[in-house]
Amino acid sequence: MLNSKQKNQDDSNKQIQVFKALADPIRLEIIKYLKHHSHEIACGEVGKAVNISKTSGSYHFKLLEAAGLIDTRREAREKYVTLNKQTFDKYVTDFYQNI
Amino acid sequence: MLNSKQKNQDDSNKQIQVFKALADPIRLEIIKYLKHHSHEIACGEVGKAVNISKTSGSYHFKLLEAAGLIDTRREAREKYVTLNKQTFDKYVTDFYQNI
DNA sequence: AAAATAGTTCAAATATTTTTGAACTATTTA
DNA sequence: TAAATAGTTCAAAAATATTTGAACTATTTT
Repeated sequence: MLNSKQKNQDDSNKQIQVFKALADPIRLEIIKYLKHHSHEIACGEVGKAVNISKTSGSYHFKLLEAAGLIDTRREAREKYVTLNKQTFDKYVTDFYQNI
Repeated sequence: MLNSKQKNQDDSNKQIQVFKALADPIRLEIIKYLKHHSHEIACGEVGKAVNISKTSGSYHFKLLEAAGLIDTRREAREKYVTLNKQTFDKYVTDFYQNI
C-alpha cells in the first residue's frame, strides 16, 4: 500500500508526465485531431492526417498513452485510439483548482 | 497585422510554451508555492522555499514569465512575482474546451 | 505462398533543456 | 566606503527528448 506522501509523489509525477505529453506540437495536433473526431480512429489514419512517419507516430502515441491521455484498443493489425477525457479533466482542466 | 492563420500559429506556440513551462518539477513547486501565498513574494523567498540555487531560480522564473504564467515587479534589489491567473484560465483550465 | 499493410522496437544521431559556477550589476547595510 | 544581499548573464557540461532508418511481428489481401 502507498502512504499519503507516496500518493502525492505519484500524482505529482503523473501531473508532470501529462504536461510533458502536451508540450509538443505533434502531440497537440494528434489531440486536436482526435477531439474533432469523436469515433475511434486508427493510429495510421491520424498519422497520415498530421503528416508524420509510422515510427514517429508509434513514439508519440506511446507517450500519450503512458500519460493516460489516450486509450487504445488493438484489433488485428490496427490500433484504435480515443482521448481519455477523465485524464484531461483531472490533470488539465482542474489543475489550477486542485494545486 | 497578423492574419487569422498567423494568429492560430501564434496561439499554438503560446500553448506549447505554457505546457513546457508546466512540465517541470521545480516550476510546478514554484507555482504551487505561489498559489498558496496570495500576496507578492520575492524570487529569493520562493527559491529558498523550494530549495534551489539563485542561478536555477533565475532560469526558471524567466521561463515562467516568458510563458506568461507569472508577472513580476522589480523593486530595488528584489523582484516580486505573482501568478497570472488569466494565463492559467486560457491555456490550462480552458484548454480542452477550446481546442 | 507471396506481397502488402499496420504497427513496434532498437540504436545511433540530433536537438533541446537543465544545471553549474564564475563573473557581473545594482542596491542596501554596517 | 566596504561588505552584504538580490538577482542576472554566460558558456560549458550534463541530462533528456526527438528523429531516423532498418529490421522485426502479426495480420490481411492477392
